[in-house]
Amino acid sequence: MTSVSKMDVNKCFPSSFRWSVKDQALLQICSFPVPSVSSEQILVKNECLVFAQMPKRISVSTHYHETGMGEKGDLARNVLDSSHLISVLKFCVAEGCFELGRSYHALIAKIGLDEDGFVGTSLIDMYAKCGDMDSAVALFNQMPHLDVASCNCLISGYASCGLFDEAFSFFMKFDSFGNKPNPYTYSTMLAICGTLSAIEEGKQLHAQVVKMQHLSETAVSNVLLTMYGKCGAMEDAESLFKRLLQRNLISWTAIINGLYKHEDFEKAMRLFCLMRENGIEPNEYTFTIALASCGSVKNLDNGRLLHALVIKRGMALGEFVGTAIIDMYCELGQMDDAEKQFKGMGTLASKVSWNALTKGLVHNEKANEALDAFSEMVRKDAVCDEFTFSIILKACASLPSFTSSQQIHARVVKANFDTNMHVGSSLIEAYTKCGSVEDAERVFSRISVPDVISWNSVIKACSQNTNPRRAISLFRGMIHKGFRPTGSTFLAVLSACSHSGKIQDGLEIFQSMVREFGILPEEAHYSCMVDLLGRSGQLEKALDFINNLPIEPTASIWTPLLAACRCHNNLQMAEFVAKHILALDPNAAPVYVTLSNMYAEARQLVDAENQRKLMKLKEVTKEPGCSWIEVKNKIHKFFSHDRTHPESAKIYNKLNQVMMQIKDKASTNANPLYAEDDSCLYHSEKLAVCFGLISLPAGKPVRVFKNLRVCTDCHMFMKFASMITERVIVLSDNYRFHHFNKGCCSCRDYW
DNA sequence: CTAGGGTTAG
Repeated sequence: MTSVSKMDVNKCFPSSFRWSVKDQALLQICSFPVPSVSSEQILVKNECLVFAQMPKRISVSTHYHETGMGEKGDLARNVLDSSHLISVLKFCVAEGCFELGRSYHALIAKIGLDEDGFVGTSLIDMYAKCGDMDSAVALFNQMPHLDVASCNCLISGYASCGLFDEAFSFFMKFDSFGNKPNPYTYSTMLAICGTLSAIEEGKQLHAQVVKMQHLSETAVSNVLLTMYGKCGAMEDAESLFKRLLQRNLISWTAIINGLYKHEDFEKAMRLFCLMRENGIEPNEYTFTIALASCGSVKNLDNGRLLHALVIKRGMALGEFVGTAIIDMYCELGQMDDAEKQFKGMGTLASKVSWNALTKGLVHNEKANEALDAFSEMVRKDAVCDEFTFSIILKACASLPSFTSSQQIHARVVKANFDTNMHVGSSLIEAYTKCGSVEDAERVFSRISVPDVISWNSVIKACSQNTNPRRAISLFRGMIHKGFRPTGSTFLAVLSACSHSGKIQDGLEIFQSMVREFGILPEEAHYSCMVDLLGRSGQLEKALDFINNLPIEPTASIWTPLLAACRCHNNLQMAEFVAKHILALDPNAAPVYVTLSNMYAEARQLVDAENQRKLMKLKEVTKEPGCSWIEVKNKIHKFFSHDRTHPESAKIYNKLNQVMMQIKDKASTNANPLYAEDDSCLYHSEKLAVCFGLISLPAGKPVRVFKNLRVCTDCHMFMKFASMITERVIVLSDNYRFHHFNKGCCSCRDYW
């Protein structure tokens, strides 16, 4: 739509319609675009699809254009009648052509059709849907007759502008306009209850609906189903669904979607099948949910079946269904199929399709491929949105790659997404993994509207890296600003308290978690508290804490106490704790290592050796772990520096070589990670040697790791030239590196 | 004239 000068506008009108002085003023207010839109202009703006739907409406304006030279009466009667104007206004709403709508308003006012109830209602609807509630209300107040429809338009306008309180209060004074709510009113109000999860209000409206006998309106019962679904009241939704006399496709879709949203995927699938048995043919909407459910229940057979059905109906390349197929295959780990589908979609692939594929790659631990896909996306000039950046930053974090994070960050800033809380949190997460708290904090300060998760990310960043004290002060700042902390906030801040030796703060914060914020502590919180007490040497208190827990203590709650016993040289308690841990988790290899080391220090060499033997016995009889590829990937993750680093390829090749050697060596062993002839340290040491991190004297396993630090909290390797520490590193069965050195691990000590 | 269902992120 092009703006034209007043002269041009006047040319569009017959002489009798020339703008008066008053109109000229109106014209200025409206910053007038040309009121009659030619078909080409619409075509340019909205692509051919819209054009295909539009010929009748366009003919209104072109017709007006051509015949506009007639008499005023002709014009109003033949062309600019209310039904044509209403369809133009509808078009404006559908396409968001607010300016065009306003110009038509001027035209309508000019020919006096704004007195017409239907046209007036359409105008109110147009203003409301375009977000100009002031104008909508002004028009509403000017209307000579207020019917239900115009009231409904105002309510749905409030709703679409997010002004839900206004919608409710308007609904409450419905009577004062001499109108009774009709099915349309209830539909809109119930939809609002759905988005607000306002179940109580929803139920009251439900009662009214029944009383007014509007339940037989399928649209009303459908929105009731949706409302209950969104509020998580699936029992209500299902009982209503069962009682419905008429169910159409939308009713079925509403209930299936409700089940899907509440992760009852099996039931969602069952109802999908039932719907088809009832002779109702699913459409794209329904297929999208069904495909997603299939992905979530990890049912590949049904997934392929659905894929086939969708192909048969010619829907497989549609934007939503096509993307749902990509998503499903990603969820099922079938990345080849996902990529095949993506390629099949060709130019039909939207940015959401790109995002779905990238997300799949990241989740299937193919971070490098995800980065490649992102490069491809950029190369093809596909639009990157906040989702794209959020996803790709996760790839950067999982590598982790500092350089890539910085490069993506630059793009984020350029695209103005650095103020977005999702993107910001992902950036913080990535920088945290790369060990750069300064960057993380800087990113946080740029987020325009940080939410709890943004706060959690930045607190975690400080807590896990250099600055536990800062984490605590950020936590206090967050509370001060009125944010409601979550379970993970407390996890991060309690760990910070533990690392900075702030015992009292830790205890107080833990209490406030329950008392002030009503958050039920989970296993990890208890474990954190045991760590807090134990680290500071209050072993008895820690033991008391465990003994008085409201839940049965687990191995991971006992474990920090064992570390504390080692740290504070309490062999007696260590034995006691070890017994508990092994009773709960007989395969807890680190327990043997700790005990063995402690016995060795206490010069109880026979006991020390026994622990070693016990451990080996356990390890050898254990089931083989995951596949070699997985092991390789995990180890690579820990050792890799940066994929963009020139040394990267070299390191990777070398890693491959070593892994092949280890594999050969281990092929005779039950658990390939632990060689029989050597200590369990063998492989991790060998890898470290391989990267030049330590030198290994011949014939003797060495436990001196120079310049290599590993943090048990964030599982990151750090190299520090100046530091030499004696430590033992065990590659445990979950393939994380645990270290058991004298003096507890605390990142703070390393910097 | 006004109302009802769907995809991606931290």
